[in-house]
Amino acid sequence: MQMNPHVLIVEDEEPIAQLLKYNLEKEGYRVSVAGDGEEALLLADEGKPDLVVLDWMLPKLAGIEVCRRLRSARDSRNTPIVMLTARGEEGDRIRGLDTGADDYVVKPFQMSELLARLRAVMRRIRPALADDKIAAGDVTLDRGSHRVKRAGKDVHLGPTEFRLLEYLMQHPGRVFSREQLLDAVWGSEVYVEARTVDVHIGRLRRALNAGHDFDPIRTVRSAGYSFDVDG
Amino acid sequence: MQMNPHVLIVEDEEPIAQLLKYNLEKEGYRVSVAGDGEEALLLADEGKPDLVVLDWMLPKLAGIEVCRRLRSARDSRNTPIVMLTARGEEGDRIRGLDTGADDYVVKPFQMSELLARLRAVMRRIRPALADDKIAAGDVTLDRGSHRVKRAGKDVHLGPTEFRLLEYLMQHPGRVFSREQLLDAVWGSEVYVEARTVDVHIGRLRRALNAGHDFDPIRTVRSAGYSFDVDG
DNA sequence: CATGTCCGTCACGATAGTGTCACGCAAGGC
DNA sequence: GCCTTGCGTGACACTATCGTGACGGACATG
Repeated sequence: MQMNPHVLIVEDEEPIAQLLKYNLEKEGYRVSVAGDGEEALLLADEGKPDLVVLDWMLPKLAGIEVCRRLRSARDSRNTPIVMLTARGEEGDRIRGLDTGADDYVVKPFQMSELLARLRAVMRRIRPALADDKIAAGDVTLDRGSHRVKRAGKDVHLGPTEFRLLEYLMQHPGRVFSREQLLDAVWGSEVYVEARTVDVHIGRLRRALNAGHDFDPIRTVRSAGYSFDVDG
Repeated sequence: MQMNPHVLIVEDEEPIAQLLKYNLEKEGYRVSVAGDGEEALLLADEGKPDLVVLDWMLPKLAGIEVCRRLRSARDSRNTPIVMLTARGEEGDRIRGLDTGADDYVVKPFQMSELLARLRAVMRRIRPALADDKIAAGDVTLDRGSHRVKRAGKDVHLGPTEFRLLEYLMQHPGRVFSREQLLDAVWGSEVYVEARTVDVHIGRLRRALNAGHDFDPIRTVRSAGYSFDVDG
């Protein structure tokens, strides 16, 4: 189940936007186009793009602003951003990278260079997209079919447990605090008790470890939880 | 996030300042508070904060001015700045980002959002502080996975022992007094007996040296302790 | 409406971790 | 050698943190 990556183009100059759209579609991407910053945020929110190509000079909402909002906590997917800047805007470029852009291309650009850059960013930031699945140890999580398996057998998880496991498995071994998990899984705008994380971890464990004796979820006292592939 | 980053809050409204202080400390930051711009520059100079939270509306010295001076040559550390602005001050916001602020949060804000933003800025600007491993001799300490190994084998440490070792390993060979260690590991706001450090050093030694004959922790009589990589 | 699923919160018990003390040994100074 | 001071550590009471069963509410489904 390999869906073509979805690219959002944010560019106010119509000819350039169309050129990009044409070439990217030929390359196999699904493409949306936004003409200004507000539209960009709207489309990003509902389209869940896998990658954003962002022009730096925009009407209504500056590129940096779009970049920052895309990067805000609601975007737990950490969508990679490639910005387009005009020659000589060194300061903007650096600020862009600081704000969370992943790469930039200087206008005017060779289409082939842009495509190469996009491929590179995709590979670097979301290797997971190449295959829709994450696997660690004997646990497999499939984003496409929304399924989790342990040792080949289906495991039923609630939506929150699924996202929790997904987030933990994205960085195996890494310990996340309850606050980090709340931010990433629940979102920064809702307030829930930190201990709620514990309860969901418990439910996740019960579902995941039924019939197994190794628990891949590690508790680190007064620090948080992590997903470990073993020992 | 454990070798607690130091945050300087510049905010003239006392209740907000206290709220911030409380939450940031709970999050594990060390916190200083400045009530106006002049105090801010003073504290920034002597406290060497890792991050500054800067209110835009200040008595005596406007936020933008503080921002500019923090950014001037004296601050070679390029300390990241997050500014707090009131809703609708778009112009200020942009000028702030131009002046060198790294991000902003609009008042009123959700605490969780601010915390997330601070974490993001820290990650972006100083990955070394938030992440990575320290190694010295045959001991490795990994902040990300919260693990300590001696000669490749896992060593289990309590939270305090972990932070203690982390602090010592950051400056191998350097001797820290009990007071310094209390300040850095326990925090300046709690009062505990200086001898408590001894007990934790003992526990740390027992865990770290099990099955080894070289003790990397050196006692310097009437001075303190240090982590030494070799005899 | 009845039923089922999932969620967030609470309360309780278990246990790992913490701070302090006291005792005895070790390290110097003289 | 003797005395003073500093350090190591077992013991212990206390606390913080974690796991989990229970419960009521939200929401969807039939």
